[in-house]
Amino acid sequence: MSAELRKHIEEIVPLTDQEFDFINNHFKTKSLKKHQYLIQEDEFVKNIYFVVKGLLKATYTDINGKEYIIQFAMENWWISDFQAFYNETKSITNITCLENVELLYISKAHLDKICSESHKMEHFFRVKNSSGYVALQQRILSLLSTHPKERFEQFTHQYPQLLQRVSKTIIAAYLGISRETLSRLSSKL
Amino acid sequence: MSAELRKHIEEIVPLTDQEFDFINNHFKTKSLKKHQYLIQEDEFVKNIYFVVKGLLKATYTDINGKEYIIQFAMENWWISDFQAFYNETKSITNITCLENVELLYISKAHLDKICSESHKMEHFFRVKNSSGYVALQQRILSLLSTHPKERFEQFTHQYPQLLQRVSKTIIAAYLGISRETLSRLSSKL
DNA sequence: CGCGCGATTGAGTAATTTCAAATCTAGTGG
DNA sequence: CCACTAGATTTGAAATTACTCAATCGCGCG
Repeated sequence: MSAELRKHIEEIVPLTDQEFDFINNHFKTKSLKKHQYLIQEDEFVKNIYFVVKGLLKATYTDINGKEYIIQFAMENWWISDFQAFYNETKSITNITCLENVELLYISKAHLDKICSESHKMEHFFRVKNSSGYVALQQRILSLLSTHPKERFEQFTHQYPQLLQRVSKTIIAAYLGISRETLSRLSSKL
Repeated sequence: MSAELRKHIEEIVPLTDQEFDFINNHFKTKSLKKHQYLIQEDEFVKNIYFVVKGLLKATYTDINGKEYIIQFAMENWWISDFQAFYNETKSITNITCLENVELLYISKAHLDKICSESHKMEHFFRVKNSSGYVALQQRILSLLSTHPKERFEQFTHQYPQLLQRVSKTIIAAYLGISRETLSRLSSKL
């Protein structure tokens, strides 16, 4: 029984106790320690994960071994390799824990089941996905139209908590700039 | 009665004639000529648009007057300022026609209505939104991890039709590089 | 105390941008 | 059919920006 998940869903759709029980029964829990892998490259991705506690990063590593941050996930965020999950293909990303984490997760079959049996949940995920889409468009626009300095300022403003919890090196990999450049930038603020 | 829309929806959910009629009745049609605006900066955005025929671009213009392409939309794609649409705020983008265009459109109220009255449509848009999300993650990864040359090659491979229909200047604005750089790049292929 | 990781700093290099000018192309009207 | 124009593309050269590589610093922890 996860109060966090219920509260998260009810920000979009109110639920009866029965409805929430039904939903909740399709989730399982998982705990991981800092540095552990949630998803590794080349694996099939069976689940999406809801973060109850902790912080993770999803990364892509190029042929030169350079790492790029696709997304972070902290409390009340969802994370997975969504491409691999939806298409039922192998992951090209790694997801690792930046802190100890507590997760809830649901398989694709169960997700499809609760969505088809509960119109409310179908609605919930439609709305979540559309918000996510808009957020990614914003990130694209930021990558296209702003210089590193401005991008870092936007990030600082948008995710002040992450600034506390994540190393600058990793933030640089999220913003698409080198750690040295980010260092020079942040000393100028 | 739009055969294109029906076919598009039925790629994800099969519909009876009655169901499609119900859905179709909530859409209206609109035609625009090349160069005309579909959405202008600072307007409220009441609708999302399904492209039956033609090609459009959604752009953001920065304080220096430089233009960045947020998205293209051609046949069977959806377009709007989704941020403004979902949040019911004013648009910060312009959407203009790169060709003569035939559109179907639906308001937020009607969209919410057909989704709440038809579980199938709620499902359809959930799936569409999740595919869109994955596509944007791919674009972000491409912006983060690849050089202009590789990015252009990916684009060429992914959207060969757009290469024919859109000027290089505009493609450069989509890829986040200057038109001169793109020109130098494409001569090296 | 010393190790290790992250952050910082400096110097040189590589890539892309900017600005300006030249070239090419398609459409229009005479 | 040709000349003309507007827009798009290409080319060149200089300037800028961020990157790479290497060395150093700083701090927390065993």
